[in-house]
Parts: sequence; C-alpha cells; structure tokens
Amino acid sequence: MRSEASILHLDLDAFFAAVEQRDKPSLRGKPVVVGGVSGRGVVSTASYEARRFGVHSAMPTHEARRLCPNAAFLSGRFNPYRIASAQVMTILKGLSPLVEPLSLDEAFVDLRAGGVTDFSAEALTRLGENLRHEVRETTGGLTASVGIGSSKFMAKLASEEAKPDGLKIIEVGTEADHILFLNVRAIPGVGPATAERLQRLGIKTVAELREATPNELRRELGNLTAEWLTALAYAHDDRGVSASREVKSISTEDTFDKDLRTLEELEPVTIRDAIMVAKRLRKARFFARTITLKLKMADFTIHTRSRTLLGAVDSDETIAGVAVSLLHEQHHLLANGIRLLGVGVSGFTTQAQEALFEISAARGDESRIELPQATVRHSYQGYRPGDDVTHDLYGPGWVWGTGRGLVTVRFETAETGPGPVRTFALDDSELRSTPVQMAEKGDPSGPGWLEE
DNA sequence: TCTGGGGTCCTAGGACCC
DNA sequence: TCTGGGGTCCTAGGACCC
Repeated sequence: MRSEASILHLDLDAFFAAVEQRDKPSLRGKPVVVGGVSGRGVVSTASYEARRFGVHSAMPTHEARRLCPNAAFLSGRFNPYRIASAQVMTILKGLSPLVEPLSLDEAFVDLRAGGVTDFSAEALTRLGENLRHEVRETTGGLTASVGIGSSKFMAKLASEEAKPDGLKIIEVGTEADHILFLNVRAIPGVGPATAERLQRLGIKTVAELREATPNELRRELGNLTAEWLTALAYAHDDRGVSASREVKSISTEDTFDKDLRTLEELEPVTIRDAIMVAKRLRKARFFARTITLKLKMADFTIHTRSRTLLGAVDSDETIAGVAVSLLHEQHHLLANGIRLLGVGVSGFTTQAQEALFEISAARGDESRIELPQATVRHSYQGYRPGDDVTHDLYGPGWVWGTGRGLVTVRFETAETGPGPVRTFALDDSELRSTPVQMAEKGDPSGPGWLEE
C-alpha cells in the first residue's frame, strides 16, 4: 500500500460485446452474447442489455439462450479485439512506461513511474477522465472504467465499482474502511473453493475475516493463504506493477460436441493439437522440455500426464510423438468418455538440445512419429455467426446465421448504420470471408480468449 | 442436448544428490 | 544397527484469474 493513490486500473466495459456493437450498428442497444455458440459453449462476454436478463460470463450458452432468446449469439472475432486492445495499451503507455496488461481488456498502470506528482483528487479525476475520453475517441466508442488507488487491490476494486463507463478513486487513508463490509470474494485469490472453506468457519465478509483467529485460518487454508488473506483484510497489498512477464507455457485444448472414447478418434486430435502448439512454440522462438497431455472426463475430473525430455524441442514430430505416447499410457481412461483433450508445452529454453533424440530413441520412446498427411491439413471452419464477410455486389457484412446450406448476412459496418439482410447459398462464389487485418502490436504468445 | 480456453501459481510426495 | 537433512527436479492435482 502506497502513501499516494498512484496505481490505476483500466477495464474495458463488456469488451467483446462492445466491439461487436461498434462494428454491427443493428446490434447497438440490443442484447449481445459473445462466446461458444455450440452445444457445450459458454458465455465469454454479455452486453449490458443481455446482463439485464441474467446472462453473465462463464454461463453455459444454452442457459443464456433460455434466459435471453432474442440476443445475438456471436462466436467472436479475435482480430478486432486485439487491434482495439493494442490501441488502448498504447494510450496507457503514454501515461507511464510501467503498464501491466492482465488480459486484452484490462491493465494496471503505475502512475508514479509515469512521473505523475500531483495525486490530489482533482488531478487524478482529470487524468482518469482524460484517459477514458481518449480511449473512447481512439477505439471508435468503446467505454472504459477506471479505478485509482494506493494498491493493485484498491485500484481494481475502484474500477469494479466504477463500472460501467465510470471513474472512481479510493482515497488514501480510507482503504481499510472501504472494504469492511465486502464479501470475501472481493479479495483477489479468493475463489469458490476458498470462499466455501471460509464459510465453514462462519466467515462471509472482510469484517468477519478480521475477527478470525490466525490459528483457525492457518488450519483451514494453510500458512501462506492465511497470511495473504489477513493482510488483504486490512487492505495491506504491496504488489508492484510489472511491465512484462515471461511466457511459461503454451497449450491448446478442445471440448468435443460428444464425448470420445477410442484411440482412433483421439489420436488425430492429439496430433492436430500438438502441431498447433509446436507452431506457436516456434513462432515464439522457444524450445520446450516438458510436454503435457490433458484429459477431461465425462464426469469433469481432469487427468494430466507430462513428460520432461532431456533436451528442448520444437518440432511437430517430436511434440506430437510424445503427446500420442502419453495418450496411449492413458488408454485405460478412454472408455469412460473423454470430454476434452489438450496438449501443452512448458519448460522453455531458447536453444534446441538435439542430443535428446538419440537418448530417447535408445530408451525406446516413441518420441518422434511420422505424421499422416490427413491430420496436418486444417479443417475448414465454415461461416461462424458474427464473422466478417464480403459480397461482390453488396460489400462488407457479417454472418447472421447459417443452416440448411444457406448463410444469412447483414450488410453493415461501423460507419454505415443498420443495413439490409440477404440470404445466399453457402457455396455462393460472390461471397467470401473477409481476410483478417493484423493487429498493430500483436503478441502471438499473449493472453488469448478471455472475457472481461 | 448442463458447465470454454488460455494461462499462472501453489502444494505435496518421491527421486536423487551431497 | 537409527529416524538426518537440505536442496532441486519432476509429476499430478487443484485453485484461481480473465
């Protein structure tokens, strides 16, 4: 906790949904839900109009459809999100060199490191409102909520309380009182499991947390967590703002429409995921020593198996080979039904260590495999709701929906105002996906599919 | 057609080494 | 002839975050 309110937290309001409403004028003022649109999808972001129906992040999409059947359900467009995010991060770097992005739509800024010296309420209000204004102007109307306080905890809490489209400053000296009656869930690091354990001790609020005896907390939560919670209960938080964190792992996973139970089905998925991960690994110019296979069972229990090699690798063949070999080791689980399979790599180095191959070959590992061509090819995604498309005659638009060999498109852009709807055959040669525009400053290994 | 995907950090036990 | 004790690496699971 600092002696002045010099940490700022910015959060873009309903970010993904707001970008969609910006680019799709007919959706402005209407409920919009961005997330997985298939049977097992969940909501990534709901617009404020959709939230009024009870829709929220992490909710199963089918439940969101039940609550708000008239919402637009979109699968999301990663590139526009990245571009808007990069614009906002650039603005923040104008305030201070010390900016810590938490995700595409959220960041901490160390104002002290930015040379700010006047931390009066008036000066900070001016700074915060100018920032919010600049974000709105630069991004074409996206709104941000800004919180300022003497610690990360306070800054983030302030932006939370400022939402949506607001600014809040928690004044120095008021921190401990400010949080007194909040639920313990407001404390960073207290999730469902910790909250449940605290509840068993009769603790629901920060005030009750302060009254707990240290021994009781330690017994229920362990030493470190108990200490951390006690500090935060009094708003003691000394975490610094740190500009860049090194990437420690890269992974990909998919949940299947239906549970899979055979090696014949799961092996190609494993190989495809491994190749995808290897590609991202090479793009980040890393080599990895540890390869991990993750299986989520039909009953949601998760099993992971990992293997650490003697050297670091980045090839499709090696990573896929190890992943497949780990899958074979888990053969006994398959009959129970596999809901999700994932492949990840970690233990990064910047140098390959080729000696590994000889050693693992001598051990008889299947550390390299021949990749069947069919699994390397990318499967065609088709049109997803919300995708950008272009028609030779009608120009730019977005996919409203598909079915029965048809695709319905609304022709409008951020600049046009609500536009007309037309339906085409899926294979109409005059209609195609709009090529993605690259973000100005994209970090390929940065945070991916996140909700606000 | 119940419950995503991408990450980080922590814990705890066993192997191994000195 | 007893029960050592650190430190590090690896594995698996779990909590948490957006």
